[in-house]
Amino acid sequence: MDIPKTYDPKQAEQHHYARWEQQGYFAPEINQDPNAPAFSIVIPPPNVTGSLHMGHALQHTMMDVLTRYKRMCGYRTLWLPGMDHAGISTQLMVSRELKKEGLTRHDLGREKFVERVWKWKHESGGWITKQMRREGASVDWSRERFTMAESLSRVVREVFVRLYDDGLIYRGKRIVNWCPNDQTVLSDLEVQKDPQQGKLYYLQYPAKNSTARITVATTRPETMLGDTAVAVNPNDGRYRDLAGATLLLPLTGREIPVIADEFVDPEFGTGAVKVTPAHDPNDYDMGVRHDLPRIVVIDQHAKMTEDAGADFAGLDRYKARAKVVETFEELGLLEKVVDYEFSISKCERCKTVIEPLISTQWFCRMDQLRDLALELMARDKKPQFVPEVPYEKVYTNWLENLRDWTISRQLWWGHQIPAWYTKDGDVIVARSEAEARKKAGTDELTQDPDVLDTWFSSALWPFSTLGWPDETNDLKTFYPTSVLVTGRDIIFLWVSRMVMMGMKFPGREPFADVFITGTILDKHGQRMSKTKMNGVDPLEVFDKYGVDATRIMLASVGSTDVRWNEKQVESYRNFANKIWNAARFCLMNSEGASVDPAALKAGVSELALHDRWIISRLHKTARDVRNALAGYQFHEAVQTLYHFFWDDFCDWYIELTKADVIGEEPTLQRKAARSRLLTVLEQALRLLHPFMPYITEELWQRLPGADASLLHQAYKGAAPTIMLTDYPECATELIDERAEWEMQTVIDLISRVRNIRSEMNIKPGERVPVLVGAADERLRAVFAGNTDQIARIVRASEVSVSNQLSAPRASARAVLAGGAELAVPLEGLIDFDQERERLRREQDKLNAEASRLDAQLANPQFVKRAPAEKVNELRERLVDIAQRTAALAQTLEALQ
RNA sequence: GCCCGCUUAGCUCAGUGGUAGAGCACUCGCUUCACACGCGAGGGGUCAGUAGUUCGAAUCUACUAGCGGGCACCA
Repeated sequence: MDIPKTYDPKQAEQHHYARWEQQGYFAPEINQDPNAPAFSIVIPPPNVTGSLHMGHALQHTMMDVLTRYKRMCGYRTLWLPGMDHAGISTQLMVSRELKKEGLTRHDLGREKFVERVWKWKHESGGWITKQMRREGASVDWSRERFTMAESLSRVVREVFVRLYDDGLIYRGKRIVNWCPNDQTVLSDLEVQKDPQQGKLYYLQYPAKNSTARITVATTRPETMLGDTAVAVNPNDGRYRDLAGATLLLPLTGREIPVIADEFVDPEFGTGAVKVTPAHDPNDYDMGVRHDLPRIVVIDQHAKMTEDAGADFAGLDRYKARAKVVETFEELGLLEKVVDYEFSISKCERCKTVIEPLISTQWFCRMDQLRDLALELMARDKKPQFVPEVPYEKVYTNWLENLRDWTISRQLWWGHQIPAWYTKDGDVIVARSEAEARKKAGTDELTQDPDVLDTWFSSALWPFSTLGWPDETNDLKTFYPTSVLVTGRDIIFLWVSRMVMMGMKFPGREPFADVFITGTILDKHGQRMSKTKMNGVDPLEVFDKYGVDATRIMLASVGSTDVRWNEKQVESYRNFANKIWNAARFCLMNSEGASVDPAALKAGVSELALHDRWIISRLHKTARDVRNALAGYQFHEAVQTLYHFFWDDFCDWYIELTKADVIGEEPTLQRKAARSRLLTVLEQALRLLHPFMPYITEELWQRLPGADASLLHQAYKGAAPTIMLTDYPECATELIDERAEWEMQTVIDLISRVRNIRSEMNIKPGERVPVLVGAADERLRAVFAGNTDQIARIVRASEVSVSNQLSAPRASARAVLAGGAELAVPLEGLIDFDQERERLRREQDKLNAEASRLDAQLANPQFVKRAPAEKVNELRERLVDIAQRTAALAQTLEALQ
């Protein structure tokens, strides 16, 4: 058997994925157990334009860990992949391509343009699905979905019609967020508020029939051309006389009223507000309250309209601003301009300043839907957010303050709104044009040109992908899904909307739990972003350290934000190499042996201490990892596995079992020991598999005896693979506290001897005698039973155990738990002063602890109020310290 | 303005009422027959500060400071 000394991730990553996929291991149909419980996750569909970034890698790792784990537990498991059509992004990407050919989408026309987008999608879209294969993601590609596919588009239309029939979707003319660059309306969630250094302009409006003037403060002077009132607070004494007065709006000559409205804050600015109902959301509301006219002075391209007056028509909004200010100054009506910091609304995608415009759009009423989600939380505490703090509150607070959702978009790529207009302007909402014609009784219909917000189809994802509204087997089996794994940035955009739509349509929550992952920041603590160019490409990390090392590092991140630290990946790369070499050792000593799970179950009590110990540790590890995963405590699961594999298995078990497995003679004992070793390794590989699928499969395939008999019974008949074996389970009867205690005393003894060797500068090759004295019979038996092991590991010439230590004066000494003592005779090598000093240091430590314990036990309040168990624990500890200090004192005396 | 989180070893982070943990970095010693991506032994922290609750606080409460996030906003 020729196994390289260093693990080569690329080699292992080459073949397994294709095999897993081809064998159908990722599909739930692989599970032959008709009574298997179901586990399902739908992937947050990445944009069809996207490529893999660290956030994906993080989320996919968590999802894959859960999916592989549940699959190994025998669940009928589905992780459903797919992509989002990403309306604006995709349209822009294809438009940019066209631009290179000197064309715009309008040159092609809608139909040709959409064809072009599909062509782009087939040729270059979905790059991310190839990258996901590299990640090892065990998604069921046979169920891959795309939001623009006909099957999902059908669901979109169905939902739209039902919501419309229920009065939850309506068409209306309202003030909306308009992006002058993308030429579409946006929902409130797609608008970001950026702080901005700007100016506050104080403009004076003269009264009509007096010399009085009223001063208003504004950040947007150009909108004054559309003012239709000035508002003051009804309780503001300064303006009592002017309420109801008429003002002459400068530059236009229009007459506008002074109105009283509670909205106005007398403390801010001058306490008088210009009201522009057509260009400001708050003014719009005021306009509704006071029935003010709306004069549109800015158009969809952010240019001034005819209604802005001949001097301004056609001007860009910022040029108009300058001109308005200039004119006010000439007229002596510009009171002052002050620096002012405020926040400005920008298009999240292109960063263009949003123009609030009045526009006819489609809206989704959220009150009823919101209540469905809030009731679900109040009644069933679903979905269960992990971590619960702060996300549950963030989610419910947002729902409580929810406003209607603008769902139409002025784009071509997306689900065209299933609404048709007759010549007379009647609106027909239907599932298809044919149905619309039937409803309308005419063929002369025009479909609404707008498409739906991309997030509309995303909101339906958990059930649209499973076949709703049909009662498909997938829907019955996998809905509600088990858990949603995602980042906190789309809790509102996506998570909440899925809950509302899930409750409204299938009538059940779309997922039981929501696990919110942390965020990987750059090394300076900044968010990774394309514009900052500070992103770390997961593919490059895969190339450098291997997929498995990257995955287990990402899994260990869990739900907190962490700074990217390549050293961490490197340490898990080293871990992978450790696994590789541990397996290498096992395989080099595997002749005649094979993996045999029964070897770790039957007759365990007859085995040597280190065997009973590792079996106990294995079962505790299985228990702890399962518990950690049940609570989505990924970090803890990783730490448990790392510690078990490296410390328990490699550092101790392999060392202790060497004597058993290395012998030249092919004895039955050697064969049994080798099989045990292989089996412990095999169990450890299974535990690690969800985190590190490639290396575990690569090694598992090489283990003698790793065959179909090891598969979980739900997967009988499948070709052998570690991914379909049983996930190790904790058998309580195999947890052996006694063995763990005994092993710990042996480990402590070995550590003390090593410490002496190191501190006394004993040459590594030099064999020294080790003398152990233990009055306690049980301790003595443990040491006596393991003298060969101890001698081999600490390179002792002999290990002798007696009930009382008698060692030459020139010895290095140490005391152990239970008052046991050990000595390493060092005739001619020992520096007595140094040795006394070493022992005194130890004594000081013990004394310090003893006095702390004494003080605590002397406190009657403690003894009275602390749990008895705790008090006993302290007393026992104190007894142990007393034994040790007594032994130390004797030792020191002997050295005088 | 409202809400929330974080502050633990030089660095990146776990721990969440009962004797401070990991990885990396650091020091010393090792070509010990799986692994130098390794082995062994060490050093290093009044757990941001203050005040409380408690027999006992890194852990709970309040406040303070610094950093970060979300939501809503004032024209």
